[in-house]
Amino acid sequence: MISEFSISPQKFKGSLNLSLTINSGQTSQPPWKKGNFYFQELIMIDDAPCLVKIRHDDADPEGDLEIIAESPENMTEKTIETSIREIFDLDHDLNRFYQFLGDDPKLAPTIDFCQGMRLFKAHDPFECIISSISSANCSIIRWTRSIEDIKRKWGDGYRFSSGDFYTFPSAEVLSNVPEHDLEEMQRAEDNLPDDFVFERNLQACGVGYRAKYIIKAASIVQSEINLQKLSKMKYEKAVDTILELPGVGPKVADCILLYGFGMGEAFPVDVWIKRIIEDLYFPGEELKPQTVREFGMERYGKWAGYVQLYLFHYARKSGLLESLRKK
DNA sequence: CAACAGGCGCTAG
DNA sequence: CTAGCGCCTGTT
Repeated sequence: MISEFSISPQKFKGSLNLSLTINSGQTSQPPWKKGNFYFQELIMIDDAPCLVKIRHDDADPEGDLEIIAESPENMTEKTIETSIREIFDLDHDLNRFYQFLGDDPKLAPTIDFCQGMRLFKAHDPFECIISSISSANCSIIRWTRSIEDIKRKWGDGYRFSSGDFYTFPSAEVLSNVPEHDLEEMQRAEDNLPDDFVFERNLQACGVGYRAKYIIKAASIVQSEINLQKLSKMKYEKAVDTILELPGVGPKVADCILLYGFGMGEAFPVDVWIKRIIEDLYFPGEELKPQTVREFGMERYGKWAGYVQLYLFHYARKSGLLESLRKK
């Protein structure tokens, strides 16, 4: 089944900068792959695989969001559109958010740098959990490659005319993966050539010491945490639940709840957000990360997650980030 | 080559 | 409770 349709910008509130949204380094998932003018990714819709190709002229606010979807199963445009609206947060009213930003002199300058940027939400919450754990103490490019490696090695592959795509493996599959070369060697048959390269283990994906956290977290998600229930919890309770996972501290927990479960009141605080908030609101002072988190949640309320996204991108593009390096 | 960035787990105080 | 170290990979 191939379906082709478009979503008019009148059908979502405010602007959209699709490439900025996809490439802004949010820990929900790696950026979608660009090919032939379309960003593409394989997503599961009602348990069926669907390759979604999406395209938008970011310079033209009147331009439609164009979509082509390919699936071995039959599915309606409506269900596909619902998934896309969710992933690119199209039902979020950016105009109202910009009013909110405009009312805070510290935040108003972010608007021009971030026009049309939206949350890039996870199509697979479990992938988001592992992405976020992998991102801790790690560069964007590094964790992105790790997640792509994991998908290629243990996900289900599907072949489309535009290439091969892989799902993210289930918690059950990932919890049974070898941690490092030695473990893979021990599990392997004896009759391997001397120069055999062991690479079907998690550390070979470049996740380093996080490999054991990832395997344990996968095991706990599989046996003890119901992700459906988690998405319906109040934020505070959801934080306590997700913090039980190894490799998940305050910052990673907030990323998971923001990008993976759409809890907009989460305010993930990394060293950069900490420095930015200190610089803007408490010049000369040093705050604890927890204090910054409370400040952000209190001051920004339901917009906190978006403010975090906008502040970071603004700081990066305006040169503020560079000036905050090494203080 | 060495020094350092990055968030979390762990231990010592 | 908090301060401070080590983890792994990549950059300077």
